[in-house]
Amino acid sequence: MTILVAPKPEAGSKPAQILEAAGRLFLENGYGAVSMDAVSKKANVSKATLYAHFGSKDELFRAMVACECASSTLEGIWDRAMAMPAADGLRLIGITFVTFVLSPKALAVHRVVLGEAHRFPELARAFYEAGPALMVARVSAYLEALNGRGELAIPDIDLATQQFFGLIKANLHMKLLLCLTERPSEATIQRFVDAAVDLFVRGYAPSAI
Amino acid sequence: MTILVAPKPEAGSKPAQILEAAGRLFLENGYGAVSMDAVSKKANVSKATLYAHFGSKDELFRAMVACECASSTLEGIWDRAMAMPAADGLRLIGITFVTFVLSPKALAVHRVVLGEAHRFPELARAFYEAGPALMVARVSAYLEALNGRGELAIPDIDLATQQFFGLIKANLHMKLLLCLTERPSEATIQRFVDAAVDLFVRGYAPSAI
DNA sequence: GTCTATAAATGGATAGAC
DNA sequence: GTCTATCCATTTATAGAC
Repeated sequence: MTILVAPKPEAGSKPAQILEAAGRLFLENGYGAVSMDAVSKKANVSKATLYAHFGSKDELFRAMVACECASSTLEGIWDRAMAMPAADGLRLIGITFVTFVLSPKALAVHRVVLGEAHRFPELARAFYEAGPALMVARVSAYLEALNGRGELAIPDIDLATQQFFGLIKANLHMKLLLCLTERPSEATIQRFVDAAVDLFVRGYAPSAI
Repeated sequence: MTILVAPKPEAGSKPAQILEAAGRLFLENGYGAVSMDAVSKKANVSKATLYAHFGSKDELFRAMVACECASSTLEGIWDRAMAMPAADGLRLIGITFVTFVLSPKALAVHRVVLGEAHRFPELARAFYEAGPALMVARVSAYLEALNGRGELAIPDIDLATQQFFGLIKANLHMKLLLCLTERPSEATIQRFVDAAVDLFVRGYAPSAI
């Protein structure tokens, strides 16, 4: 499996200019609707230069996705969450995750990778490994810890992790992927996360078994 | 708002041939990767004929999505669910919904609409209205009924509906949209739905308040 | 490495005969 | 309505000078 590395060339260099232009255009318009001409113009670079750095449109697309995936595992929150009571930790994780995943950039990456998943299956896989899979692993570990501390009683950690993500994304994610609604306010996100955590904690409370 | 009508021309006619070919190609390869040439060839029709029926590639794409949306609200299950105890009804709805939404066709439509949501925003909206929105409305009504019967105690029906869909789709939907895994077995679907319904019913049990 | 200019192919869309 | 043949713009990709 191809590992998705984010090369991130030094800022200001031609490759960086090109990748940034490609990012804006591809993420805004999708793979098919963007020409190499458009990229070269947006990057203030000739097409020959473009092809000197990226051998083809496919390659540029892949590189751009890899670059945009520069994985935000949202470091920092895990230790903080671990130090809190279960519900508070879950809320922290939920808010952080939802805020990230509903950001315009994350949505755009999702959209373009989903839209081209047929044609770039390895890219879809690499994207998943570089992003969602990491989050899943972190949350699984966290839930395991809550189990260990006796705060929750989860029989199937894997399944519960997926449920947690499903709960906090609810329909918001899909609606935003479809461009059906503006980005929700902080208050709305808070409401969804609170409700999700309530349900989750109530459902997996040790006493509930 | 444009209503998404599914004209479905009489089987065997040229328009039907064209729409079928367009469906296969667009759903398999995405909008950008399919040429009108390819569609005409697959449909065994000349390009002129194609353009006689569908004025442009955009129009053909729209028509094809409309046709594929020929809305499956999964009639029939609602009355049956209504006659069951809450958990059984939810399981029936869950299984039916997940089986439908994880079908190759539904996934392909999702993928292509998502991928082109930027360029065809009205199409994305029409798709949502013709499919997901109807399901949401049905489930909301069902949950309301459960509330009325005293089997559940749901404070915010709208939110709970979204939670229910999020729970049963969990990560499966996203993974399949990304072509990361084969279609899950009946048993797997059953497992996910059972777990979702358990959590949901436990969380919204009247006694739990 | 970078540019200008261009090759070679393919794309969407149409003209005109039947 | 349907076909064959074709137009013209655009696309990916490259050649050759600096």
